[in-house]
Amino acid sequence: METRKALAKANLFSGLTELEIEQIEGIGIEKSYEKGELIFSDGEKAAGFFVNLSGQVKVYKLSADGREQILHIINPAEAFAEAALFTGSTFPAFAEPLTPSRLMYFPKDRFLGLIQANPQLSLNMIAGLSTLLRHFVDLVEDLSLKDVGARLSTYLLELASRSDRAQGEEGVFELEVTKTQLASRLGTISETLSRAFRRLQNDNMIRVEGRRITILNREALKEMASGWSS
Amino acid sequence: METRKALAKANLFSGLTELEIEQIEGIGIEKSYEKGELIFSDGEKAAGFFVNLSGQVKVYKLSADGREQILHIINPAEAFAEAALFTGSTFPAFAEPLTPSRLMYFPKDRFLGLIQANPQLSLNMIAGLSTLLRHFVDLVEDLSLKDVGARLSTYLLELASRSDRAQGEEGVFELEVTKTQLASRLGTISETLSRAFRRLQNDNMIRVEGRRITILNREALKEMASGWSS
DNA sequence: CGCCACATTGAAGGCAGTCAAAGGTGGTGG
DNA sequence: CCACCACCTTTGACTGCCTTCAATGTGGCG
Repeated sequence: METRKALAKANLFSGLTELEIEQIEGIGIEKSYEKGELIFSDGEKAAGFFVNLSGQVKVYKLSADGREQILHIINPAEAFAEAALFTGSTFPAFAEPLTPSRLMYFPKDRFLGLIQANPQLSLNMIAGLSTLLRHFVDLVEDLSLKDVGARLSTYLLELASRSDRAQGEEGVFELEVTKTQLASRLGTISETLSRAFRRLQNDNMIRVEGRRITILNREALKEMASGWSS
Repeated sequence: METRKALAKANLFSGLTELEIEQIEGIGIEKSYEKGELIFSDGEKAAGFFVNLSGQVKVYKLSADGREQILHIINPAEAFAEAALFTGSTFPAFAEPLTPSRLMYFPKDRFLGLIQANPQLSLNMIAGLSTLLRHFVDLVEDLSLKDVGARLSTYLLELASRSDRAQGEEGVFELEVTKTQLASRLGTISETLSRAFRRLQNDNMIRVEGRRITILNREALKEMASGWSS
């Protein structure tokens, strides 16, 4: 079945046998969400976590006056809100699909049973949380210690290296979200991001054609990313 | 022995038997650090992690031009750099004692053996990482969505509730670090923090006497913390 | 007593957010 | 097929919070 295959791709379940994955699928509940529908809210009681089967989900915080900070963009085969299993019992943020999405929901107590019975699953969990932690350290560094130009450069280089690894032309890739969403991910707003793109383009570091980005001068971009200005 | 008692207090080792803790102690190496000595550096090869036995340690990032963002202040019985066991193999930040400190160092490979053999230790690890994750989500929210006044208010309320739980007069407590370090923890600099303290004091929300803080108007402080200004 | 790190205050400048408006783009339904 | 509409993007002018720079104040400790 298709759901099984999607689950098997998740890092969280890597190294598990067919049988174990079948078990895991057994306790999950598949749900579909439309774009803009709310999956969960900041502070809401959390009784489980999710694995993304298809589509794209944003996890974000809101400020008092409505500005949004995206914490994480969840692609297929990735889990989210795993940490809610263990800390308090509320979600720490909002989650909402950016595209129509199919998710698998795992109720807390039934999943905890599986973890206890399955050491490999524990280790995967630890590895996943560690990776996430590293992601947040990077995010804190960006927000606190770099200006918008440096954050954007960092992000573009990261995306470029991921896309180079996958396939395709060196240094040409597509943004995975709209620029407005990207602004929110980088801790700024679309107007400011737009100006940052323009500056990088004027300095011949990149070419921007809609969502398609071409890196023209990787060295200069790296310098910019490391937080150098003047 | 005293080291054993300090280890036993760590959440990471809670629920373990005397024997297991003895085992764990067996693979650890005790080290002492002076104030200002570097424990590890951002990007340095990581072959293990630490538990703080006594003293106070800061974990921080540096910007290109030398500004510092404290990620975490480590108090006794807390572990740090645990995540380095599982992601890549470099430390993601700097660590340095704020006071003379005694640490226990656990080499990676030997500790991984223990985790695999001990399910309770895995679960503790997961719980610890989850808590840390929540901490970073809060930090991101602060840095991105709140101004300095709100961040300071949030921090003071958190500290007050921790100290209330411990003992002593309601709403009276001491800062655990210097104001300069606190500024770095809050993603700002001492001058700006000083002005924020002054504003809160002028508005009769708190009284500041050196490191001693008294909360005078908890409701107003909560309002401020939630990110309301004007 | 005097040093040194920490803390406070003032003045000035800059990065980024806000407000406003216009142009672009994709998708949906007629 | 096209026209409309919602949403995204860009540009300009302005404002404000926070950093920078500079100087003075203060407390602990050798």
